Amino acid sequence: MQPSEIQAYADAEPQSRKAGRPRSEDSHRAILDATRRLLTHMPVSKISVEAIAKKAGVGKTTIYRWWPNKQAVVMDAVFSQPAFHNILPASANAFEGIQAQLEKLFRQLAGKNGRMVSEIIGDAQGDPEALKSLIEIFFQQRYDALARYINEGKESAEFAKETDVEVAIDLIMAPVFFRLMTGQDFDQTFESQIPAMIRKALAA
Amino acid sequence: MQPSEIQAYADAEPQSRKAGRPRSEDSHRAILDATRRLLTHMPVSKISVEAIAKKAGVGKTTIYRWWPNKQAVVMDAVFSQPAFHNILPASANAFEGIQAQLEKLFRQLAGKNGRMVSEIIGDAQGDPEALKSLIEIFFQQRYDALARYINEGKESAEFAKETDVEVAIDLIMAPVFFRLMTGQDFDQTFESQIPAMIRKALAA
Amino acid sequence: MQPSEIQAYADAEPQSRKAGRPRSEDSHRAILDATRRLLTHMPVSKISVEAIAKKAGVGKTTIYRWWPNKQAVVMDAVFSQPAFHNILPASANAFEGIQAQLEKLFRQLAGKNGRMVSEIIGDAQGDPEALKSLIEIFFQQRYDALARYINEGKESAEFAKETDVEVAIDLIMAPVFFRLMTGQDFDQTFESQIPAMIRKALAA
Amino acid sequence: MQPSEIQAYADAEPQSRKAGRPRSEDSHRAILDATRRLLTHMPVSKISVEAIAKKAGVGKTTIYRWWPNKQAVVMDAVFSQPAFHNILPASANAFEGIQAQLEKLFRQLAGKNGRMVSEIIGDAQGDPEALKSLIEIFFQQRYDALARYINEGKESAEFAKETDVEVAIDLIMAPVFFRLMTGQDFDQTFESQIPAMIRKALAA
DNA sequence: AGGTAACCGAGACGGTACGTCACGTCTTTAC
DNA sequence: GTAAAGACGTGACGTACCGTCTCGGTTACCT
Repeated sequence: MQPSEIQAYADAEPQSRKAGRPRSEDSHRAILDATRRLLTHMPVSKISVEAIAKKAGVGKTTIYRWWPNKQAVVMDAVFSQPAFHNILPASANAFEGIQAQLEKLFRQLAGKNGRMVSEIIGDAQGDPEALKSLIEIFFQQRYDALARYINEGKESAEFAKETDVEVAIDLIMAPVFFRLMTGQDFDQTFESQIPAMIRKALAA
Repeated sequence: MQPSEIQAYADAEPQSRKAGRPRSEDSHRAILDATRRLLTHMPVSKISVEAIAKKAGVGKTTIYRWWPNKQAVVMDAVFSQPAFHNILPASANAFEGIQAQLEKLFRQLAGKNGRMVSEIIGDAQGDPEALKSLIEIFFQQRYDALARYINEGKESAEFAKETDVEVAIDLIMAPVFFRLMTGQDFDQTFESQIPAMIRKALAA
Repeated sequence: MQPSEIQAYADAEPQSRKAGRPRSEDSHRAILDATRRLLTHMPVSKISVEAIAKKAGVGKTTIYRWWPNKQAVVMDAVFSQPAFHNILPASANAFEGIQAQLEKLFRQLAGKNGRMVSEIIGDAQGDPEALKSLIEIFFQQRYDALARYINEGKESAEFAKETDVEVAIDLIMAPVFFRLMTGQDFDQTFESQIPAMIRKALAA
Repeated sequence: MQPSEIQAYADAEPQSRKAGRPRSEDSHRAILDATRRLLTHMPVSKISVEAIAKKAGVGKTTIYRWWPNKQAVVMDAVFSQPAFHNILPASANAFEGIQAQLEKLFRQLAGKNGRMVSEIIGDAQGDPEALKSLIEIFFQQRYDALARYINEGKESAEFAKETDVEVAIDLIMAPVFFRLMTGQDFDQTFESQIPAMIRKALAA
């Protein structure tokens, strides 16, 4: 599933148009663009729906018509960017796949994007609904990719048979986000040692 | 540094009392108690300083006199609880120490306390000041304990020599908080496999 | 002029029909009916064009195509009711005519209808356009009837010669609407004393 | 009762001040001033609480703290003006008193003030609460003055004994407000004939 | 019989204002 | 000199309607 698919919008079936004025593609785009532009200047917490509406030249109602709240707009704005698509290269073995996923994350979460994501995750704490949709939009595809590699590795005896897939996923993903949320940047040491440690941790 | 030290309050020296009405020890306690009681019923984001003041029977000014904002009160209320002290048992070797730290975390972060902590961490994203003080109050002592064990393990050749201490700390701590922040509870599998994986990851 | 004439609709000349779909008589009726039904449950100020459209099963556009705004719809809905036609019985002398007009008003403005009218008049304050059309639709015919009686009375020496017609009209109509707009209901005393007082006021 | 007395504010007893920051006399005045200034440029319906707050340099909350809604602010702003105090000169007989009251009204309601009052009365239709307080603030003192004159006139046989006081009050006040609310200005004819007609209407 | 113009419902759009809430500050009286 | 009480300016919230607009579709006249 790609980020953009969270929009019911994208699901519209071309042959059976509903009555009424169709949703404005321009406004939709303007809202997400404005949100992204605001996000580069200020933290999520400083952004208001009002500011987005004003910057996008759009009525506040139009935003609330399509997203339940600010968090949802921000998630959509951030994760619908092509840079956040999770297309991974083919990999020779299970560990290589995991490593590819990690490197993808390192690149996706470096710099401002990382800060945005950590704020989005932070915002979703204390709101189960937001957390659920965050997982659907962002985490699930990464979970799925990793689950495939881990199962592959278990079958090929590259990884230990008793490894629990979900626990392994946590072990792999966690350090990346923990760094982010404790305010540390990625560095060369981190990016090289974490995959190595994970390889050892999972090894048969 | 112990949690209670974040309170400027605690620094008052008893011998040099100024003239006038003394600070109210009662109010101080009432504020933290009220905050804790509110936290069991609702997420951090739904709590207001006004609500704390009302529940504590205290003026809002009194809160702002001693804490800079809501986040600080909440951190103080949560982390000053005895259950959050990080006193670890003596351990025979490095890995046992790490395991003790992990088990301490599992116990401290199970149930409502875990949810509170994840919300506090979430709230601190997007506010570098808050994040900094969160690390000082909560994370630093755990980092320090782990750093000791890791260095110990490196010296005794229990762990690989090339292991970077900071990376290792991230690897150890991260899965616990990642589970928390993605809305998953700890379970038996997680609590047993994570330490095992970490042992393998760090092994010489 | 009859109330229904406020409708541009009524002005359509049958011989010069334009091409295209004709106005839907059903929609027209449904809009006025829905408005009247809403008016019995809530004050004019609480009614929205959207609510009328929904209740009438009609698009908002259809309402705006035929009436410039909510006030106009409401006026039309209220004053196009047969109960608001101002057909007066023949009268032996001028005062009897005035009395007939007053009694007609007492009956037309008792109960809910009175409340609706007072709200319509209230709404028209601060909007000269609305006030003008209110006078055309509702007041003018009553003014005209009274003017006839007053002139008749002046000619027959029933009324004082120096009486200004417009002032006399105000004197006659005003108490009825003043009661309405100060929230007092009509009662027996009012309905009997007002005509008597007016007779004395106008007497030669 | 004077208009300004509608303010609970004015009722404060000087000797027993409540705890807490006292109401800001400056803000209070600024709000009413701003409202009056806005009223000279636009109808009541075009004024928003937001505009008043902005013009007064005051938070919207401060307005809502002391007045329940825009109508109440406007009433207070208009009727607390000295020009609306209803102090009448001593009068030799009952009719002279009534005439004095009428002339006071002619002067108070000429020009912009009249338009404001008609809008206020209009706005109060459809909101019984507003209507009630409008009567208390504005109409009641005029009712009371007239009631005194009418009773005086009945006792001195200047007026007919069977005259109902409330009906007489309506007869006297109504034409003034009816003119206002039907968009007609006062003129010389009106101002001279109405008192004369009322004298005849009430005469013994 | 077909074209076409005006109508219709549905409903999205850019706006304005609402009344509420919480923030963090300020200004009193009471102790 | 600190406390409580509580008013203050600020600014965002999410909602309700406004009056306009754009769709797909309908209807009845006028060739």
